[in-house]
Amino acid sequence: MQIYNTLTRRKEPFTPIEPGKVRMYVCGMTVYDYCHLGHARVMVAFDVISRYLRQRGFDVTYVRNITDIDDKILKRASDNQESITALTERMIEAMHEDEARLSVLPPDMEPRATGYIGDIIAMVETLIAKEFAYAADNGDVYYRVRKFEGYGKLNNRDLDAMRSGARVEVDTHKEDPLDFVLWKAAKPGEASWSSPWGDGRPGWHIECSAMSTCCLGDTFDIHGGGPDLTFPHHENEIAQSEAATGKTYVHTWMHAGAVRINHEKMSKSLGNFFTIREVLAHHDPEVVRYLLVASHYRSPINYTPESLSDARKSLERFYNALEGVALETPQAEDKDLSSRFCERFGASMDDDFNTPEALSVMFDLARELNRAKKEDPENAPMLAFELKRLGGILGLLQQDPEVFLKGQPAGLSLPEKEIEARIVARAEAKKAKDFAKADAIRDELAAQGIVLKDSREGTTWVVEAPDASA
RNA sequence: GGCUGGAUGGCAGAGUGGUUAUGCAGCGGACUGCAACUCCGUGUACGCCGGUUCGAUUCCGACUCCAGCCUCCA
Repeated sequence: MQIYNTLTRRKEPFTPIEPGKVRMYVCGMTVYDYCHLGHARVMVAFDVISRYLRQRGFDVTYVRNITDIDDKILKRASDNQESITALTERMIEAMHEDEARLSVLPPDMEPRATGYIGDIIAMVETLIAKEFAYAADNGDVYYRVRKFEGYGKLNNRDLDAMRSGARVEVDTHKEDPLDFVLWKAAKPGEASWSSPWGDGRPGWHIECSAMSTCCLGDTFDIHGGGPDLTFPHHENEIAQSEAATGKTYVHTWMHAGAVRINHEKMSKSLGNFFTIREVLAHHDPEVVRYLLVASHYRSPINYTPESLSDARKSLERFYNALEGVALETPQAEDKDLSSRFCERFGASMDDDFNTPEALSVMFDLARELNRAKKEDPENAPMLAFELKRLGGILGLLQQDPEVFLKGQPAGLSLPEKEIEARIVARAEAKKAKDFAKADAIRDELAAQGIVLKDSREGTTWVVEAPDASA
């Protein structure tokens, strides 16, 4: 198996530190607002990665933190006139709902910054003792960037080049403009914790160093996050952790690609974001998940309403194949037929989690299943079972095909009973060879977005993919 | 300006030194009362210019354009 490592900028064979075990930390959300599609991308990407590693036999410990204290939270709470905890609890709950709807499994641990203040202070003290940090006279503590030799290695940054281009505010308390804050002194009335340097709160970067080390040890296998975290966040984490422990912090750095709108990064600061719940109000969550999985995790995704209807059409192909096939665990059959697909799927996923290629294998499998449904019914259940199993590794295809194809009941323009009644009426018309009437009924339903499908077993219906209007 | 990526058929999106990605859409055929679903067949795509090579979309170099990071951001 190989994984692309941001640190070396190439794919590398993946060898866990401890055989059979994978320790993975992913930078999670700052909980001051609802999650947007960019957050969804990171959640889904690492969800797929952890699912695949597990089914491949690794014992995975997946940690994803929550930043529940920071400047934006303070500001938002004050704007809303609510307490910090009221705000963060509300947003954490919303985040968990969003995740669950997207079939993102909860991480094994979900540490919160406010739960690790003691460990954070301890790490800052270590850094001061080792002279990698210093307390300024205003109560802030800063990291002495130039003291850490490897600074810039994750981003290939040259310190002196950075300095000339730096748009750093003149901060008289810093020894060097490149230094970053580890501990922020509290202004009067701000939420704070007491520390050897006075009341204050942790800087953003230090919390991840402290929490990852506490949960996973000084050195662990995989550290992931969004595309905008490589600098400065992850660079600073390396500086903090490696200076504090004297050991390699992380073996493999993984970063997801951006979600874009009109070819620009979706982000809070640009204000061009869609929240997960906005999108899910109009679309099946599995469609959103499919959209995210259909591109490689490192590639940018340009989000458009059309991309969602495309995703739905692709899923319809899978569910059409799965529809009407019994899914009991198959016994004696042509195992080679399905294991071929399984092997190809594994080979794709082994190559840096190439989900688009893995999906292409699943489409081939779906075609084989459609053939088998007609010509080789003995093997159809096995193929369907395999298709659903592979889909499960990507967190897809776990719905009842009929339920998926009918769309969300809330979105129906007619009550189900009414649809069924018209289907019966049409069947009668067909029996009487009154095809004009039968077609009229079908056309009426089609005008409501309901498409009929005749088969030997009878007539079923599906809701056609919603048009490009989200 | 520095540092990362990227540019693939109508759209989305993988991949490869010489042979089919895949999905959607299109076209032809089968099935069907007609459709839908499905099956079979079908498209000489690889930004531009050079170089290496028997052969490059794939390797190397220049160029153009796009995006990201360098400031909070997943």
